[in-house]
Amino acid sequence: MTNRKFPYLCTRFRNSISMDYQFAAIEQKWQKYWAENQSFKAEANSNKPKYYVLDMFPYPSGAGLHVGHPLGYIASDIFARYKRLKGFNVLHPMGYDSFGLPAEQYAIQTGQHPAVTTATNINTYRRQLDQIGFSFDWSREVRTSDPSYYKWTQWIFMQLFNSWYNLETDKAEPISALIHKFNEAGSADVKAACDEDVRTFLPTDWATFTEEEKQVELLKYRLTYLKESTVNWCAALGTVLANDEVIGGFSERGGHPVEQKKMMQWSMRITAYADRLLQGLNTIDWPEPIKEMQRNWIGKSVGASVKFKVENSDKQIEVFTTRVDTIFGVSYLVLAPEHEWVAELTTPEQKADIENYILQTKKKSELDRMADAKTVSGAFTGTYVINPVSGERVQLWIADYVLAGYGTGAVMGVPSGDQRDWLFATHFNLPIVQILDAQKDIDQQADATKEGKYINSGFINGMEYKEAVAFLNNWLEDQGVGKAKVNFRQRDAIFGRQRYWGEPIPVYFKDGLPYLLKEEELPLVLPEIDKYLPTETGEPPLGRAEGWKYEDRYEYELSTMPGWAGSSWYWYRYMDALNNNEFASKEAVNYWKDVDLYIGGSEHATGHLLYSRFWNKFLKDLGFVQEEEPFKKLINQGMIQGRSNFVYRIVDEEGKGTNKLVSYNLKKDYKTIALHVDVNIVENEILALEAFKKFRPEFADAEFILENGKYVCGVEVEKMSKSKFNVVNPDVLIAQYGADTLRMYEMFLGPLEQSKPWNTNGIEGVFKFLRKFWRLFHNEAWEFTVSDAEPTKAELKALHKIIKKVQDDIERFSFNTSVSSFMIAVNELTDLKCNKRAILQDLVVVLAAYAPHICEELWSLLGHKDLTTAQFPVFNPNYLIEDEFAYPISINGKMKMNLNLSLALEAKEAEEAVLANEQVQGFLNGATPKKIIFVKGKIVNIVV
RNA sequence: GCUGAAGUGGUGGAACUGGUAGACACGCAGGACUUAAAAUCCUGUGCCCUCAACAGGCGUGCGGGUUCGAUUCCCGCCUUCAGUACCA
Repeated sequence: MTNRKFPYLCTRFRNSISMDYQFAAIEQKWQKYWAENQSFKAEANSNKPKYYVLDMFPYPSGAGLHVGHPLGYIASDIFARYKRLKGFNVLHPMGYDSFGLPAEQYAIQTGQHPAVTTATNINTYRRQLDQIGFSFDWSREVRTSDPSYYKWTQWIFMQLFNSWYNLETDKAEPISALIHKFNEAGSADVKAACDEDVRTFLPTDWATFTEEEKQVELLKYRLTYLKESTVNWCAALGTVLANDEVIGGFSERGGHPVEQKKMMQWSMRITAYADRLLQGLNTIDWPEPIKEMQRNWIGKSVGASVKFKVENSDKQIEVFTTRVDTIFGVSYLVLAPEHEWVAELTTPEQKADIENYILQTKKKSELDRMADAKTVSGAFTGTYVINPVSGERVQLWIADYVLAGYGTGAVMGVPSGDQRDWLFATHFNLPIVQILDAQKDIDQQADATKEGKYINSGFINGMEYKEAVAFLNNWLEDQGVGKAKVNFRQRDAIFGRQRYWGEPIPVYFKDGLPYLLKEEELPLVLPEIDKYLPTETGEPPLGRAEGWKYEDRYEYELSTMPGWAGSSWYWYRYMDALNNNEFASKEAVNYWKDVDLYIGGSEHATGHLLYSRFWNKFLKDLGFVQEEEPFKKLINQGMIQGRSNFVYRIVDEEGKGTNKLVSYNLKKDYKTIALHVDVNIVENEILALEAFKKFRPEFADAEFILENGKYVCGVEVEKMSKSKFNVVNPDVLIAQYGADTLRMYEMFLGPLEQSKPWNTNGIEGVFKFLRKFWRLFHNEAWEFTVSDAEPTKAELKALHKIIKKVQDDIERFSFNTSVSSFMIAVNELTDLKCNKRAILQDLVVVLAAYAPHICEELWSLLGHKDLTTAQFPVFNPNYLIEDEFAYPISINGKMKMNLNLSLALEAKEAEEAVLANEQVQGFLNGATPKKIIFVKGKIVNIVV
């Protein structure tokens, strides 16, 4: 009936219509309405329970959003809208992580100020986000590059600078408390997370220290500190990088080589919080993989440090071991080739060998070194060291399997208990000593067992593992040659970046020492510079800022903060985004407390998510916030990969491309090369030939070898990128199908947490569903018509089934299954020809979180106002109660037939009824049932 | 190597606590409507055997096990993806 009347449906752009589901007009209308009425503004104070739904805010890149970006936002938006309908006061904000490298790189190339680029990109993002119909409270928008925001990032930096970590109270305290301790009792009583080289002094000494000496000493305790340290230097980017920004020896951004370099740098003493960061993981509802990644990153290992005296020298080499009990089995010691004592401890005879080995090591890139893990290599220094427990002298080697950056850069070699040591000892003919009677076949391989009793182990002979460890730790400490120790893999986080487009560090230098600005002088605004490059003398870009001096005299810190600074506290700013006097008011923080649900990608596991937990714990220690952990529940949405399409160009004898293209399944008969083709001109792998000729003008006259009259393209899953022509833009899909369809389709694609390639095939199904839903409310002439008649049992059942299903699905983040259920419900109601207000009204509310625009429109057509303030319908289980059930009857576990039985029947009556059935007897074919299993409301199984 | 996740039709996926495997959708095939195409609607669609129906057999990566009954639990193996890596 609609066919002839609506020829517009021929085109793929279906929105120029008169009466059918006009998604474009509807969506614009309600987006405007929501914006004008501030429909999603969270209440500052409310009797309702609070619920905070947070998305990881985006870096506004120049490329805009592709179809993969909104996946998590759609899920969180559905959740936020659902919680509002369930009576919560929901905070669902959005903002931009707007400091960062790409805008600065662009500025270097074009001279355009990063602030301009950033503002343009933000506008694009905002336009794209608005089109999708998100229920963000934009009145709380934050931008990390905005001075009114980074003022507070700088303020937090100042709090960190003014704090130290007291290990006795296990929390951060003001630096004034430390100064007080120094005044009262000197350094003796102080147990702090601090630098290794702190001085020991009496209160009387402290009193005699000059101001400069005091500041130098205090810097060793501050939670953010300046120190000469080995850093990851990326020459191509002209900046240092944090460990989590370096992947396999290359920069995360851009993939440039990274080298180790000693530099004066700002660091954050995150290691002070290592244990609390680890413990906190047990209290939060996060995906196990993320927790595991953080645990590995923190890398706690419990063991002991032991000092081995160097023969004929005062030096003692400290090693860290997790198996101090195996110390009597030590047959050599190894230093990392980069260890600072290597040259000094090499004998003249071995000098050539060692130097040659170091040279070889340096030549190998980090990647080679990893790939080469199985080759044993090393060199003998010629020096011997003394085993402190046995007095035995063992050789000192260097080898690249020992890493300078972990532990002390030195290890003890116990070949009988460690496979790596075993390989090393075997290769270089070093002794292998059995130390436990339970060790087996140690001539074949190492045996790391902790079972049995010690042998060949001096004073621990006959002991068992636990006893030996405790005894040795005490013994080592008594002798002053070692102690029990906990080692962490995690290092303090380098905080300075030699870049322009970041937060200025609110510090100036006087006599070479760093001092903080006064609080009222914040924000320290990023000055204008002429060029976004380092100065001729190698200073960071801020060195170019003319006349940029504190009190016109003192040099400011020229590094800026890293990308993670602004994102490490932003969820608090949303609580009170316009506050000029505090980062957020006490009342706001006390009310909103923490994030109830956080949705974002797993790529932030060891970066943002760890730093945020660190700053949060710090702010809690100082009493600025309430909760120990910022994000109660975390969900990682899967990555949307690209799905590329290919055409196959036939090449001639010489390998030159011809003008002929062959369809996918016929290409085996030809010599071809694959070419990427724009996925937007391919539908269900069938190429649109005319569009292709336009897409690639060189093929304007191409000839196609078709199969069944069609050109079939090849498919491959790759990263979504412009160069692969596999980017799908949400704007295009919204123009074609509308935002409600896009939202539901993204959810329909599969489980939220699963990574999957984007495939637009199938979006039609969701679009058809929404039209069918729309049609429930309209008659044949597309006039809005609902009936006030009493709903039937079947209609109520369909409704309450979907109420329950959606409730359950949303609570367990299974959005894909509720989309299916909506389709089922609408199919059922269509079959029932239901247009009853009593049913449809509730259905609109149930669907509202997923497809908010169409639902608002129908809600208003039903005569209501503001769906955002509606209440989620209450599920009534009575409507789902059945008195009959079609029991599946199976014989020996194989389903044979269904039989309708009353649900009132108990086992005995049911069995009788089943056996009395003729069809059942037919299946039994004379056999006598041995046993009948009857599970009420589920199944009947006959065992023969 | 280690850690984690996952393997189900032509495709995306469903089956939540051991109880009818393949919901829902795409695609495909056939049909209705149309001068025709598109769109829309209807029917069918895991595989095998059979002209077909009835019926039957097989089937959730592979091999075993527990159970009346296993996609689901247990043991062993294979594959894929992600993270991490000579961590002492």
